[in-house]
Amino acid sequence: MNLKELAEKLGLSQTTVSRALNDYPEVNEETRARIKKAAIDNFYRPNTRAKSLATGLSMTIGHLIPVSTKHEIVNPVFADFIAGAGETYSRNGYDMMLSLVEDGNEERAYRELKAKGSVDGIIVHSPKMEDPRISLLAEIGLPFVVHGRASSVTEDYSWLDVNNKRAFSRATEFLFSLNHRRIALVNGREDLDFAHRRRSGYVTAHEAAGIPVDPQMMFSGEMTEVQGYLSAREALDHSDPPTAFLAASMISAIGVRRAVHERGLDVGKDVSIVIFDDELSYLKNGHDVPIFTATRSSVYYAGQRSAEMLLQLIKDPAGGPLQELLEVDLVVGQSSGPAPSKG
Amino acid sequence: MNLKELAEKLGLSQTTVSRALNDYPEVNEETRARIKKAAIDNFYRPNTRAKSLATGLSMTIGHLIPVSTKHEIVNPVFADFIAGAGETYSRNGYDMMLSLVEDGNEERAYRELKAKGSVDGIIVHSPKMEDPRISLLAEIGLPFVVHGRASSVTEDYSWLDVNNKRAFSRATEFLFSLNHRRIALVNGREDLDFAHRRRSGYVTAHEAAGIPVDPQMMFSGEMTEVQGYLSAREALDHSDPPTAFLAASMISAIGVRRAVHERGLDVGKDVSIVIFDDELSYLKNGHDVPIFTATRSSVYYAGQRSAEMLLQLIKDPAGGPLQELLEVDLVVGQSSGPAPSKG
DNA sequence: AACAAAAATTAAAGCGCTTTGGAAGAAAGG
DNA sequence: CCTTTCTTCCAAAGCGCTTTAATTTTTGTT
Repeated sequence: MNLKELAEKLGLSQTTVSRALNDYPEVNEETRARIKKAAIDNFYRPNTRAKSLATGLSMTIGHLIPVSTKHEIVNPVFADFIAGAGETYSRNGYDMMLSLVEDGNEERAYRELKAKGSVDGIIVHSPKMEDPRISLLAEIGLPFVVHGRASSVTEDYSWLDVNNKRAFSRATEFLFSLNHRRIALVNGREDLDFAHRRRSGYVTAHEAAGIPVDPQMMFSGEMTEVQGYLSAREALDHSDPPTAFLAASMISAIGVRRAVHERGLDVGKDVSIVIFDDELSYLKNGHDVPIFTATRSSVYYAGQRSAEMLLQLIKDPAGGPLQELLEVDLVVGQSSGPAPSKG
Repeated sequence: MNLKELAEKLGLSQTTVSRALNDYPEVNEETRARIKKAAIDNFYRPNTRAKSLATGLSMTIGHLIPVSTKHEIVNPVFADFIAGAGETYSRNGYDMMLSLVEDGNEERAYRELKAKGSVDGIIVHSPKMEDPRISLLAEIGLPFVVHGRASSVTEDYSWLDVNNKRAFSRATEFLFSLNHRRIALVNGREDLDFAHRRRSGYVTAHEAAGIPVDPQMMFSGEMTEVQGYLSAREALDHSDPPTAFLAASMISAIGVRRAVHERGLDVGKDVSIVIFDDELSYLKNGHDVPIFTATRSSVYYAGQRSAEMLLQLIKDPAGGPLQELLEVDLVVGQSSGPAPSKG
């Protein structure tokens, strides 16, 4: 059933029917009611493509998720982030388009999206320290919100980020307060901005406490279980092994824990672990007592808020840039305890 | 730059330009070359909405992922599945649309998708035992491929599935061969078809071996770390605890392992764990030696193949239904060993 | 009752593309 | 030289909607 058929059925013009359904004022309330009823009865849904062509709005948000052939890793936080964003979109009548963009192909992909008119806005994932996408999108003129920030970009743009630096400085300070002096950092890829900020939080806390940082205790890489495991193993093999680990994600920490157990050590007693917890739905940090002591921030919520910001920005482009910094909670769980006294 | 502008620039009609770019034969090769060059130079990309309206094809595949307000869990395999599918789509010029559909809202969502003309085909995720979506989609007339199967549906439809039953019967038999007689099953939600089949593999193997199944050793639920942990704890608390666990996913197994460690038991020695491994990119089952003994099947590959099947089906609807059953590998890792002799 | 103003409706153009049905020109055939 | 057949191009219609501008109907005023 399309507009034409519906209009004929009602003995009205397409114009009136269209206006009635889109809540334009210049239509008799009685006719509007009649039209709306008929639309429901006939399960009429305007063709999105036609509507989009007529209005110039695609009512679609694009999520371009970077995949590098080198790593071929799908960041597990996407699932929850997208669930949050998707919830917001469907509440507002927007669709969500997902594209996988290979490293190096980004500029073309973004320009194409604009040229093809397939989206009204974009969420930028996984910004790097110097991310060319930001000035590119500004130039292209497509509304966007960055999930995270790009330290080296000086322009003003819209973003939503977690206070990664503070999260890691707090976590580090917390471990200091438990008398840990040698803390290994199992970080994400440090070309990514969030990991860089976390490291800087870790370093800053050390400096403030007058404790030197040891490059050999700092690891970075794709946040997988295996990376966590290998990093922890290397750290524990050191002649002066750490008494605590700071892990960038639940998943890394699971790898760290595996390495710790392998050594016959106890988590929370011999070795403390503090993590950054994205509150992934399938990887909740325990049910009553947190498994891991953690700085915590919901990536689902971040998805929701980013989406809301983007829709706002599309509605009122002059109202931007919008920026939001989420603070983290520090929750104490079973994985941390006082540093073992030197034996 | 749109078609009209490009045509004017070239001093040709829109018709000719359109035909040249779409490789229709009735255009002089010289002009075609000239047109194609101009298209590239001007970064011309046809507006998808307009194209879609004109052709009646949306060149978009819909992924409707079910979310229940009860669970609010985003299945982590989606990320890898979608990465696989997305790769296929972009190689074939298709877009991917993601929608989150709330439980109970499914019929409306699917009908809407058809009515709005937003997709050419659909991938059905997480089929239940009796899934109304299948006959619904058949009725609606939208090409679709089910990732998994729905046992109670008698009609013929296109699907791609892993041989879940055989995977779990093999895993069970493997544990039997190591002399385990009491094996706890930590399964997914058994209203979902895959979990039901896995259970049936587990049960069948027991029957074939003449070993009774104990309902108290069978757990099911959302495949989270916490569910794995709680199930394992309950199993271990039993007066006659299991010597082995069969876990439905890496993540459940991580929870199981946590419970086992908590008891001071050793995985692979005191307690064996065998898992179903979807080969998630961020949760690889170890780097050299597998962490867990596992039946293994790549969900990324499943995404790729499902997408290929769907595109094939869209191209040639009469060629269906297409069906593909993926077999699993059984890889032996560090988490399994002979059952401890009764002490 | 006559006329202006307001309210309700509609015809038609346009969004950017594809495609049908010609038309013009070149090549081929008689 | 004229007709026929390709080859190459184009004008215009159409996809399903919105929206401008115009028209008809209703209401209000004197």
